Amino acid sequence: MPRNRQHIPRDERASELLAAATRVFVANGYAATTMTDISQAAGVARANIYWYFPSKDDVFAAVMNELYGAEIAELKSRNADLDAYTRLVTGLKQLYPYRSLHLEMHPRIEHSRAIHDSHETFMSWIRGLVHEVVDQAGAGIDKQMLADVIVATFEGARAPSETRPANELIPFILDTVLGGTVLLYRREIDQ
Amino acid sequence: MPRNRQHIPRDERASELLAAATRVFVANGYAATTMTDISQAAGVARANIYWYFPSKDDVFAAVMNELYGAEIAELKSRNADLDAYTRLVTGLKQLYPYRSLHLEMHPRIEHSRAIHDSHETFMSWIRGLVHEVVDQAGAGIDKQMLADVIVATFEGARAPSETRPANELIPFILDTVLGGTVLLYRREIDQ
DNA sequence: ACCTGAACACCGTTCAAGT
DNA sequence: ACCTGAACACCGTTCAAGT
Repeated sequence: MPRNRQHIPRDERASELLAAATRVFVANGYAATTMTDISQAAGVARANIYWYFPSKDDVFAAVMNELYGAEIAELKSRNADLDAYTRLVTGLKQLYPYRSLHLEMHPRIEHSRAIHDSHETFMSWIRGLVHEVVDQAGAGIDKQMLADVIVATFEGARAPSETRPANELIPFILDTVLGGTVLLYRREIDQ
Repeated sequence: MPRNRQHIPRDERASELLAAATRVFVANGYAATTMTDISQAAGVARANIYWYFPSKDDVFAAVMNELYGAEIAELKSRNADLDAYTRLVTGLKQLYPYRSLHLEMHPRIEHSRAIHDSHETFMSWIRGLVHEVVDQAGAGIDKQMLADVIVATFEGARAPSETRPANELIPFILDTVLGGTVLLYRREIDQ
């Protein structure tokens, strides 16, 4: 076993580390996993991670970018023809497995620009979908306020009060507030 | 200066520690304050805190119990004659200064029974108020679902997506969903 | 350029030793 | 019973030394 592996291109090695980190973070969460855990899962020395990532927060941000990026790309291609309401609720359902990792980003956002940016990228995707849906609202309602309510509901669902998941709470809000406009699509999602 | 102070009753000494911890937590948040910070603010050795509290989490829980307990007691006595809607919104406004400390409880809940209990006590107070308000809803709406939406909105407001505070989001939900039933009270709160 | 073991800094917690 | 300084365990990060 060679002491270094410089024949492996940098990007590939970084991807191996990322894959290992993803496994460990998904299994145990952010706070509970140590740099030692990640390095062992990747089969390298703990210090070696710092040649590829500046900090544990940056590893976390890269993991979340990959997880969210893959899901969002898939949702975009697979559902491009569907209406905004269906795309939003399908997305919420699809992303539910990463719920607790998402919540663990919150306390890190103010300490890490990478995590701030990763969170913001994801939230602006959600916000975009929400605005698409909310724009169908009637003249009487404050669309920006409704969008804020939905974003807050998303951030707060299961965090950690034992409410229902976001993909149940948010359709309720939309159905109640927007009324019949949106109810047409319910059948496709509830299967 | 005596090396010990056993002439001071235990409860009083614990209160001094709690007061010092409260100051530091309110000023800098939970994660950013160390046991050293607390001990220095109280003028004792770091290790001494452990004679009164089992852990940092327990100090935090005690601080939150005091903060919330005082606010809730005051709200109950001062607003006993008002309707539930007004009491809820007044409470949300009053508790806003402790927003970030509340959010810092979330990641600790699963690791500390004391924090879990403190959070739960507070949330069930909110939940009670929410149910009082929601019970005015018409026959057509799922009251339990609406209550869950409001609780999720509370937990997610400003956490950390730049939505409006809970005391703006939640009245919007209630006004929109419950309609005129509740609108009567708006003037008293918006002063 | 890449990788490592050892050391460093920090922090929550424990403990033997004081009064 | 109460209080302390020192030590311990753990973890993220740095660094000098290897290939």
